[in-house]
Amino acid sequence: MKEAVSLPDIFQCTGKFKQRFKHLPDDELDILFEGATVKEYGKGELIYMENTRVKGCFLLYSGAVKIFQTGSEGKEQIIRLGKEGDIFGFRSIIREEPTCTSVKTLTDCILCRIPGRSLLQAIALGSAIARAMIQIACQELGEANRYIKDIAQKSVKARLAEILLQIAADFGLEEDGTLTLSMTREDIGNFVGTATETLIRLLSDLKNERIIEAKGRRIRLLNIEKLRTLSE
Amino acid sequence: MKEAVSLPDIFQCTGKFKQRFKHLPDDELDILFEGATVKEYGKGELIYMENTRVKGCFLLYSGAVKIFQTGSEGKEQIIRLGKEGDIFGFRSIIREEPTCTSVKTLTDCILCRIPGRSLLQAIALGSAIARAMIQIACQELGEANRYIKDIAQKSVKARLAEILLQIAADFGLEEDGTLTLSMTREDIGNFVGTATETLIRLLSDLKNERIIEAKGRRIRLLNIEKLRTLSE
DNA sequence: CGTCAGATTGATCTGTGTCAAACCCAGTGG
DNA sequence: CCACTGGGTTTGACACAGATCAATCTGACG
Repeated sequence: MKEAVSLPDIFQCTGKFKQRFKHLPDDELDILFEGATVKEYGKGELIYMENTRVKGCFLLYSGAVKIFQTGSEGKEQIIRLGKEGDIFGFRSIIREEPTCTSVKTLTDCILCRIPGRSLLQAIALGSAIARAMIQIACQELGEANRYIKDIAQKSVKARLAEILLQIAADFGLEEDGTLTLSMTREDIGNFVGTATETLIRLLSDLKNERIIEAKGRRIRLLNIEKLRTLSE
Repeated sequence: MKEAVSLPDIFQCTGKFKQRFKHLPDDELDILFEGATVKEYGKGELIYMENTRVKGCFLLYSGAVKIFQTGSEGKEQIIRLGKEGDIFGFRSIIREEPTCTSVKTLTDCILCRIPGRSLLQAIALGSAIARAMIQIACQELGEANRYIKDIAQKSVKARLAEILLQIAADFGLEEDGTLTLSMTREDIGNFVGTATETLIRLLSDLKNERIIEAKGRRIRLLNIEKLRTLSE
């Protein structure tokens, strides 16, 4: 029973969504969240798998997820991380295609599942939701474009620096500069787009250069300025 | 005068747009193309530059363009090619941000420029145009995601094969299998994400393996099946 | 013809990937 | 309480794809 009590209700979920998009009228939100459900996921759980049909999309109420594609040899490429308030799975609904990414939780998460037909209806009826979705898609598109260039042109070390900064920006730092979100070396490697061993070596480099400190999963950023320079 | 006569009018441009999105009502299209202008561009002309403000977006009536980002050392990374009927520049308008890409013509082109406020108005008023824009953004997003994985995980040769197939699919082949669109080696390299010399060597490999034939800019696909296998 | 951008080839260097082995540490169960 | 286990991490040795630099070649075009 405790669990059930601790789960947020739909109203709280719409609130989370409104944090991003202030001006959404409540009646449109009601349509969007029609039939939505809230569910808790443990760390490491699969939310959906690429190349499958999903009947709904997801709003991340709390926690962190990785959104990735799996290469031919089974290697994951993390496309982006999802944080509180992020929405995903909508592309597949809107395009009426199978998903092109898989999503897995990196921490315990609370997710709100929005039925696909509610999303489509909200887009069809209300211009505010439609505009919000355009905004989201265009934002992701811009980020994806930048990431294509980075991965094609920057060194692995520069990308690592960039990603550390990005994780800090998206999920925050503790008072001492430690990244709040902890990931395995393998996941970081899959995000940066490099082999785990290479990633570890580069982390050691950064340690030796006193730019970061790392014991286990706890990575502490010591010199953000230098990281920024490196990421150029 | 000849030129002026040969340019298509707005009506023809809306027609081009409708080829992609059949069900758009004419009154909404009228709003979208309110104040639109048609212009001819020569080969190699810059349409807009990244990190600038544009006041309009563009519909490519005919020709081919490259959409790219410039890295720190001036190296271009081609994100995608634009073909007849493609629309670009809308991201910047919708997000009210500077552009994140540059666009240059690869051939002579005819472009229709749609004022930003017309685009925004069409999105605000009409759900059909808004839905079309969501579709476009989501499609590009899916392609960008796939490209991130490819560039991160596949070998340069596999990506080259993939891109040759993509150019064939997007711009067509002549009867003898020659790519209709011809690009410089440098551009192909910038699309694949590799150095020009490496690209040339890989093209030679493909020639030796009788998978393609290449004299100058004319690249002829001899064995599409093998290309497909390579691109995996 | 001369010129110049683009294409090609060769030689060399290096960043990353790969494979293998060892290590650390938290949790489990005897 | 401690050996045992196994996932994650680290280090080393090595191979190779691809970048870089330099030189030459080609062909279109004025």
